[in-house]
Amino acid sequence: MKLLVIDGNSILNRAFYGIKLLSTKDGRFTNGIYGFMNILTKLRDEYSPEAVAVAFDLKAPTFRHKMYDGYKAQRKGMPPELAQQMPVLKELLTVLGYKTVELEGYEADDILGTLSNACGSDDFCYIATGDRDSLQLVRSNVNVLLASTKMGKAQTICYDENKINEEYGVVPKQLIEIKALMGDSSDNIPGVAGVGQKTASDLIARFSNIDNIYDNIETLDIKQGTKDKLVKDKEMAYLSQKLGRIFLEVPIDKNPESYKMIEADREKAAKILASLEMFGMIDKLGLKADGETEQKAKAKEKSLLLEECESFDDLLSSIKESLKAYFITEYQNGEITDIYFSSEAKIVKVSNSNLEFGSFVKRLFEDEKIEKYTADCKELFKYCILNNIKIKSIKMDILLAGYILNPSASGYEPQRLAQEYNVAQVNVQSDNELAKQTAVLLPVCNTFKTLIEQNNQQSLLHDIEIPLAQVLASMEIAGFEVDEQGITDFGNDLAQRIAEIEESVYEQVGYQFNLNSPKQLGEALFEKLGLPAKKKTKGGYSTSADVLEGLANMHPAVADILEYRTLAKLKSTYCDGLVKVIASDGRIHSTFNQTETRTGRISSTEPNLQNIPVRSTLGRELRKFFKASEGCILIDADYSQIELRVLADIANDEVMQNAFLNDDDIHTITASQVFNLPLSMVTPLMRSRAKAVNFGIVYGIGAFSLAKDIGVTRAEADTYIKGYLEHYAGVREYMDKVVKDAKEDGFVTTTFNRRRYLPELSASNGMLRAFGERVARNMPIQGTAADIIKIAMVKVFDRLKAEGMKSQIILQVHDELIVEGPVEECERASKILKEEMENACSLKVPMTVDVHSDKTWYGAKG
DNA sequence: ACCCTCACG
DNA sequence: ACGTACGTGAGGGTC
Repeated sequence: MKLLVIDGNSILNRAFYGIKLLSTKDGRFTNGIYGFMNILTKLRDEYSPEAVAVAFDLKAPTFRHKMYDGYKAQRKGMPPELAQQMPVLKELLTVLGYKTVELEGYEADDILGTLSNACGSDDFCYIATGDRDSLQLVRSNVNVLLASTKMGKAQTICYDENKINEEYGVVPKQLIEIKALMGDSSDNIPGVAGVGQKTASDLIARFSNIDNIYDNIETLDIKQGTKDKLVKDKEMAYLSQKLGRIFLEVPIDKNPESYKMIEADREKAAKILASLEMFGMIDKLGLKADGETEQKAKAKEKSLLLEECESFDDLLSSIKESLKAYFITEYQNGEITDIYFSSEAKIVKVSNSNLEFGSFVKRLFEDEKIEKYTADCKELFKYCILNNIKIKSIKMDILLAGYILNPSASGYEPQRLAQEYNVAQVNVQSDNELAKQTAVLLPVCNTFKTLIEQNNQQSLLHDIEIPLAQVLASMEIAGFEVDEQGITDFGNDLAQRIAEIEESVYEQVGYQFNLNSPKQLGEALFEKLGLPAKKKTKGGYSTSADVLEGLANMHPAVADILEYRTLAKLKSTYCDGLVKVIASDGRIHSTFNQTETRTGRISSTEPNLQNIPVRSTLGRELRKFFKASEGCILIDADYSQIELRVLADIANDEVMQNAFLNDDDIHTITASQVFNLPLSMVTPLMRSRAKAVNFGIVYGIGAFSLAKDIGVTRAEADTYIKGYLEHYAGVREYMDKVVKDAKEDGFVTTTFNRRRYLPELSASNGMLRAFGERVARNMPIQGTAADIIKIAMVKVFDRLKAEGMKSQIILQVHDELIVEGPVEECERASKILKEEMENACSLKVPMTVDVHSDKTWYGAKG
C-alpha cells in the first residue's frame, strides 16, 4: 500500500504565505486553499498514492504543553484570513474523498509519525510537510516530501535516508538528538544555551546521542567551554529531547487500508470550489463531467463542430440573418491568417486562402448593421487601419470588458474569463486552441453585457475603452520618429565619460569590481572604504541614490558613483535600448497596453515611451532626438495639475476649488494654508514643501514618508499634514469617506465608474490593510484623471479625422498628448488639442491645458 | 525568476 | 517592533 500522509497545517501555511492574498468578490479569502489544492494535486500526480491521510493540529494544548509550560509559548496563532479557510479546506478534502485526521492533545506531527510508523515492509509512506521536524521519521520505506517556496516557486524535495545523511551527516533518528542540544527557537524549545546547529551536529555525528555524551562527559574529547555548557543545561537537553521527539502511538486508526481514497462527491466538491470562485480548479480536478450546475448541464449538450468555411457568401448571408458576428481573429505579420466565427451551433474557420478573403472581410467589417462581438479589438483596429477598412459597430470586446469588470485580474483570455465568471462551458470537437477560445465567446459576451450594465459601466466600455482602442492602434502604427545617429553619438559620448569615471572609482577604491552590481558596490563602499551603512535591503547594503547622496561628502568616490549610475542608465536603457527598437521606417513603434494597470492608465512597452528622461538636464537632452518628420511639427499638450483638480472635484472641497477657479498657484495657496500665512509671505521653500504635501495627499500620505521626502522631522511633517487637512476640510472628509465606503463595498470607483476591488482592506495584517487604504484614496483620483485623458484622446482623434487633417496623436504620457502633423496644420491642431482636452468633461473646476509646438519633443515640452 | 535601481506621471 | 506614498517598465546582477 502506498500511503501519502500530509501535514495539513504546515502545507496550508506554506500555501497561504507562498501566494498573495486572494479573495472572492464578497471578501472570503481563498489563497491558502488554492495553494493547498495545487500542492495536493501535484503530489497525487507525482506519487500516485493509493491512500491519503491529511493530519491537522487542533487548538487545544498537547501533551507537550503539559510537559513544558513554555512550549510554543511565543508562537502566534494563525491570522484570521487563514483560520477562516481551515474549515472550508477540511470540508473540501472530505467531499473529495480524502480522510482527515486530528486528535485533541496531539500535533499533526505525531499523527504523521504514528501513521508512518504503522507502515509495514509491504507499505511505502510519503510524508508531505513544510516542517523539517518530520525528517526524523524517515526510514527505508518512509520518505519525507519537504515543501518549500525557494525562489518564489513552490517545490517539494524528497528526503530519504541518504539525502539526510548527505545534508546532516547523521541518521534520521539522530536529528532528535541534535534538536535536544540546539533547541528550536520557533517552538520555544530551549536546548543547551550557547550550542547551535553547528556544534550540535558535530557532537551527535561524533557521539551518536546525548546519552553517550552525558554518560561519558568527563572523558570525552570536547572543548571545556562546550562541556560546561552541556553540563549546565543537561536537564534542558533531556526535556528538549522529549519535546522534539515525535510521538508514534497516537490512538487513531493505524491501518493504512483505512485511508484509501473513496469516491468523491463531485457535485458537492464542484459546488464548494465554485463558491470559492476557483473554476480552474474544478477543471483541474476533473469535476466537470457530472458536477455541473444546471446552467452548465444545459451547456454540456453543446459540443460544437469546427468547420472550414466553404463559401464566403453563404457565411455572410447567414451572419446577416442574425446581424451578429462573434469572432476571434488570428494574425501573422499584420495580416489575418484565420477568423473563427462562433454561433450557437458551430465554429466556422475562415482562412485567408484566396483573393476573395479581403473583400469578404471588408464587406463584413464595414457593414454597420452587423454587430461585432470579439476579443482584442485594438489588434482588429490595427488591421483595419492598415487595410483601409472602416470597421463599424463593435458591440463587445471581452478583453476590454474583462478589464473594466476587474482591472486586477491576471489575464483576459476568453477561456479564462469563461471560467472566472462561471459562464457555461462550450466544448469544441477539436484541439484547435483558437477554436476553443472562440467557443466561449458568445456566452461570455452575454454574461458581460449584463455585468457591465449592472455596474453601470456601459459608457466606460462603449464611449471610452472601445473607441480608445482605435486611437491606440493608430498611435502604434504611427510611431515616433527618432534621430538614430543623434542617439548613437550621444551614447558614445556617454560611454567615454562612463569609462573615465569607472577608472577613477577603481583607483579610489583600490581594486576593480563590477560597478553595476549593488552587492559588489556595497562591499566596496561599506567594507573596503568603511563608509557608514545606513539602510539595508534584503540582499545586503542599500546603495540607492538617496543613501549615496547622504555619503557624498564623506568620500569623493561617492559622487563619481552617482554620476556613473546616471550615465549608465541613460546609456543602457535609453541610448542602446532605444536604438535597438528603431524600425525600418526610422520610427519607434511602442505597444500601448490598455488592460495592464489597476487604475485605468495605459502603459507603454517595447519600448516604454512614457518614461523618457525629462527631470535632469542631461537626460532631457535625449528628447532632442525625438522629432517630427520632414515638413511636420510636434505639438505637446499637457494638463496642468490634473490630479489635484480631480481631487478638488471629487472631494468637493470648496477651498481647493476656489484656488483653481481663481487660477491661483495651487502649491502657493496650499503653503499659505498649511503655514497659516498670507500669500505674499510664502517662501520658495514653503511652496516646495507644500507641493510635496499635495503629492503626498494624492498618494494617501504618511508623515514618515513625507518627512523623508522633504527632509524634515516626522513631527514637522505631521504638522504639515494636520494643517493641510484642517484647511482642506473637504479633502479630509473625502479621504475618510472613500476608505469607509470601500470597506463596505469591497471596491472603489472613478467618476466614470471604473472599479478597483480591494480585498486588502479586510486583511488583518496592518501593513497590507494600510496599503489598501492608501490605494482606496489614490485610485479614484489617478483613475479619474486617466479616464479624462482617454476621453480627450478619443475626442481629439475624432476631431482630427472629421476635419480631414493629417495631424495625428502619436504618444500619451498620462497627462500629456503628443501630436505630429504638417507644419501648416500646427495652429489648427493646437487649438483642437486645447479645446478637446479642456472640455473632455466638466468638473467643478476648470481643466487647463498648456500647448507648445516645436520640431523636437525637447522643444515642444514647454 | 527575483532583486535592486532608476526613468517617468 | 516594524515599515512606511500611488501607478508603471527596463536593464543588469544574482541565484
